[in-house]
Amino acid sequence: MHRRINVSDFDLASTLECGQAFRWQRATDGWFTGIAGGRRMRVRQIGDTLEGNVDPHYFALDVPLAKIAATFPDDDPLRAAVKNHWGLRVLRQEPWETLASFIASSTKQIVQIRQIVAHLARRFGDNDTFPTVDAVARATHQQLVDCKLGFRAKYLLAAAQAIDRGEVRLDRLPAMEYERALEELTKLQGVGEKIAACTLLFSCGHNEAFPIDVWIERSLRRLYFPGRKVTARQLREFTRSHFGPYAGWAQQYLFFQERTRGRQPLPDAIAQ
DNA sequence: CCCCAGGGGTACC
DNA sequence: GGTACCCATGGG
Repeated sequence: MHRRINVSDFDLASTLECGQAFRWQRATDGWFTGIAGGRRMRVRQIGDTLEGNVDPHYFALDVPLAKIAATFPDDDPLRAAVKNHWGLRVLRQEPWETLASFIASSTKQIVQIRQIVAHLARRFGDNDTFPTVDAVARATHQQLVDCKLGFRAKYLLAAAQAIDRGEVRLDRLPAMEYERALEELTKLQGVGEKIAACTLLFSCGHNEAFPIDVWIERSLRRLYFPGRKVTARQLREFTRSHFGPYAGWAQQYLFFQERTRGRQPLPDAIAQ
């Protein structure tokens, strides 16, 4: 259903290009097309107007971004990142799609992750939607390898089968305590703390999750501990105590800031 | 804590 | 048309 809605404190391009979702593409005319939650979407933003078949829940338009930002620590690095990418929101994605995509993401760069997910959708999905748990659980290992999953194929297959059998219940993750949910997900082979944190932040409403990958680790060391030796464990402790109840949102701003550092700011929808 | 496998796209020569 | 580089996880 095509519509226009008025939005505030929202930036479509930052939200879709910050690395949290893998199925969106920006056309030269400023429209984004993507497939999420089992359906195709086409969306663009002009000023405070969001146009297209917009799903407000998916884009977390009901979330009061200013109140979230008010919970952030008032430090220079985060203030700069928030200023540069204001309007970036953590999407509400599907847990299975998110978990599977991040299992596929292990030691891959974003371009390759997008390709793997596209292969999976084309081969096992309905009309290029992300394949169901069931569809992946019934795939063969070789079929998944053919989707360029490499050594991750066995992890994705085992995860799909464990979820299909009810051994791991993704639907229970949102209501669990964060630490408990983390334990549950990391039972899966190929799912460590980072991938579990991504899944819990991007699809289960655990806003305190702070995924640490090499980009965010570089960012933290450079911005918060310049010239000091800190272990990975100290960094993890720091993120848990420093960033507050919406640490994951802070992480997205810092992450996107690090990824776009030294580049021209992305052109906004109206400019392109 | 360290070291290593791993694998396809990408940047650079 | 080489070749180094990137990188989460598990296992040693």
